[in-house]
Amino acid sequence: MAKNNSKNNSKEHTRVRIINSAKKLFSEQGYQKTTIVDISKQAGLSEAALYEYFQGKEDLLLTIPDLWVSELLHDLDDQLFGIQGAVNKLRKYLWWYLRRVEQAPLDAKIVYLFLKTNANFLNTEVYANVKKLYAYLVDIFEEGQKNGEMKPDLNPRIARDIFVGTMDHIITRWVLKDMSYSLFDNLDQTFNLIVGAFKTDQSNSADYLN
Amino acid sequence: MAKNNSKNNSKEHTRVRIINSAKKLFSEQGYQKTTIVDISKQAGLSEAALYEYFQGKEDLLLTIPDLWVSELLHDLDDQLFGIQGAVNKLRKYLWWYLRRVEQAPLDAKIVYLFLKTNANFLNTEVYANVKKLYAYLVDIFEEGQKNGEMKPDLNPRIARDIFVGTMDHIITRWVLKDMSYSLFDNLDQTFNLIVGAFKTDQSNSADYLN
DNA sequence: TTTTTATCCTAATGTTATTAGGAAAAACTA
DNA sequence: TAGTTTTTCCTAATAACATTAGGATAAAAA
Repeated sequence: MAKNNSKNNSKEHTRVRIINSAKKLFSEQGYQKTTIVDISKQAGLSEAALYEYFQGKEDLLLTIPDLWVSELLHDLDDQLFGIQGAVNKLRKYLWWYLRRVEQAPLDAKIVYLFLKTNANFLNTEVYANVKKLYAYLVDIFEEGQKNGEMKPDLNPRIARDIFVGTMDHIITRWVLKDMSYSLFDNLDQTFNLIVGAFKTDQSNSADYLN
Repeated sequence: MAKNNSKNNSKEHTRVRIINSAKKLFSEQGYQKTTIVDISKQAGLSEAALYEYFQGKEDLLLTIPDLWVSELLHDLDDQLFGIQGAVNKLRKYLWWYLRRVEQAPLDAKIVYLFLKTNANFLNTEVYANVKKLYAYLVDIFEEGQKNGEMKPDLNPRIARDIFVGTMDHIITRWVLKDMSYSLFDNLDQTFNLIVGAFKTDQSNSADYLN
């Protein structure tokens, strides 16, 4: 049993080493310009050995976001637990997500630049999980409508599109510009502007008092 | 002279044929899965002949958005000419752009899925032109502030981010879902919601009367 | 110790982008 | 028009990679 464990650990360890090498190189040089030789050298292996761990280059590309996004999804529940009110939840959602992006910039770069272009993207686990991540927002907007924070005639899916669209736009630019500034610049203004559009006039004018 | 013209025309004609073949194949199969052999066959040429017209596969990829976006940029002036007021201009901008996307779905797909992932994207002419396209919006918001349509404390760059982010999000999803529905579904609601966040309270409540 | 299994390697193989070198055809010159 | 240059195109390399074959080494199991 102990031996079995250490075997699995070493196998797992090599796998992680390969993933980290790929992550680094993909995000530095792009998917196309990174070769299997590059990755295996970086990981201290021969190319052929790498194929014991992954089916190929594409499999390797898809594995990276898969791990990251599923971990995000798992964390999200925790993060929103106990927060009261739709606006507070939205705020937490945005700050949480951007912080996760800042903490894992390589993963984020791969997700935002290389994933969507992959022909299989729509059929991946990642895509399903990203959808779940965004579906949370629809729930939050609906909750806001029930408790009177959000306009009763707000279409939750449209609200989600605006929220996600803006968020993704900010992240994509950041990633393209090589993460050379803070993601949180002007975030308060942006958040207030967007959410202002969703809130009832009551809560909007109350907000003016701050 | 006449001969010279016909020569240029035939050269230009072949070039266009190659571009259209590449456009079709890239958007059908993706950039990576499309080979130079595919493209040259489709265009009725040998691979080697293609290299007389383009430096390579990447050059071909970048040429497609380059043509499309620079044509867009040229058209935009015309389209906004004579339209009075920031809100009306914004509306025209959005409807115009989405229509252009619908009319040139192959170009749009290439721009939205394959362009950003290219390592050289930031140094291309396309990127400069896309920036100009978006810079128009900043001007429109500033105009709206001057004439009182838009909130005086609105940050025009943030407004642009929200507008562009939402627009790009809608287009990206449409392109990923293989253009299987109309881009204009719910567009009115989306537009009103966004622009509602930017307008002064005065013009907001006036809007309610419609 | 022998056998099995996991991990890795060197050396193919096959696909694809790109180039070399030159033929065919068109355009130009005298 | 006959010769010359230029344009356009082709077949046949070359080179860069991804992926696979076949087997060596070493660890684990018997």
